[in-house]
Amino acid sequence: MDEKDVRLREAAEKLALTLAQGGMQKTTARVMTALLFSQDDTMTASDLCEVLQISSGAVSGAVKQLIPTGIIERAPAPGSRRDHYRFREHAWATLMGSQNVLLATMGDAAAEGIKAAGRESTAGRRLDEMEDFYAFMQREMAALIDTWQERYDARHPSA
Amino acid sequence: MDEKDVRLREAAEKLALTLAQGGMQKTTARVMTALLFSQDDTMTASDLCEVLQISSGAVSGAVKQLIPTGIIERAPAPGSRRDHYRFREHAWATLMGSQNVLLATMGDAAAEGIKAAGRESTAGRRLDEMEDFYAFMQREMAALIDTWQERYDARHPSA
DNA sequence: CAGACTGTTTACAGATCTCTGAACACTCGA
DNA sequence: TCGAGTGTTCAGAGATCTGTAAACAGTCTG
Repeated sequence: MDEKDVRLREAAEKLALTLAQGGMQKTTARVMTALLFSQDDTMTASDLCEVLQISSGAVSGAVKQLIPTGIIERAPAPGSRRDHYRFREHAWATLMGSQNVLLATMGDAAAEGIKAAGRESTAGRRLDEMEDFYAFMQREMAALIDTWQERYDARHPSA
Repeated sequence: MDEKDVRLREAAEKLALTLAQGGMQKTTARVMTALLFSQDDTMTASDLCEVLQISSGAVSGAVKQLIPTGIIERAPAPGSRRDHYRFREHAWATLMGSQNVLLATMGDAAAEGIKAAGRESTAGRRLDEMEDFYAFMQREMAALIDTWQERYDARHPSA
């Protein structure tokens, strides 16, 4: 039983490292993967301090970043005075969905450039393709996530 | 004519700033958007130095990061001893496609965890959803990019 | 209301990153 | 083969980021 936990922790740290490489804050990533790979349904701040060997301030900061993104949430814990955090149901879909604002930003930037240069110029042609691509992606990505959600719900009847 | 260029440069810097916020290297982002919003087809390293007010070393570093991702490329420039850089055709599709390795990494991490914990546990159930999601996304995303490429080519006959 | 228990904020220290400037390497033409 | 013109690398300075420890604030219990 303990053996399994060690392997889970290793997998968690490994993923955290990868995500950190990709621009995510290191501690934020570690907190996220700790909750993701935890065998407990929820963890308290002090649990996270202990497992990750970091201060409470660091946990507070990481949580503050993670909650607005919809990856984790505070879980109601009647009878306990400590905050309990848990990985959110369908967090991945939420996370991927939030990419849409980035896609929109890219599209807007392209539009801005086109407004300045027109479509019939060197920059204009480049930006035209860019605008088209991101508009398409924004539309289709949202649809894709919905599709997955539906299929998943159909396969896993929650009622 | 000069007025337009100023607005283009502003748009470029604005997007670079946004991308930098999102984890991208600041200088790398600036080089990328400079090429993207440029009215010239290609730019030399010294062009980039001048426009962005950075050293040649910084340009070299940024280019070194940008080329492997497929966003920019060295352009053949007969008769010139300087390297000419240009934004790649269909760079966006390439860039989005490279997200697939990230999606695969996420799927692998989930599988790793499942191997350690089994599917019938608290962590196992979370990881099962994660694995399913990323497998789905990896598959469909690739298809999506192909679809766009086909449609775009159909609309813009290159021959 | 006092006191214990948590979570949050903040100044500071340590680490990390990134750019610059200069040395170095390479290529081409005379 | 030399020299000019470019690109690349690297040590070091400067800036940025991040975690800690401690002070602070809020909340529940007795």
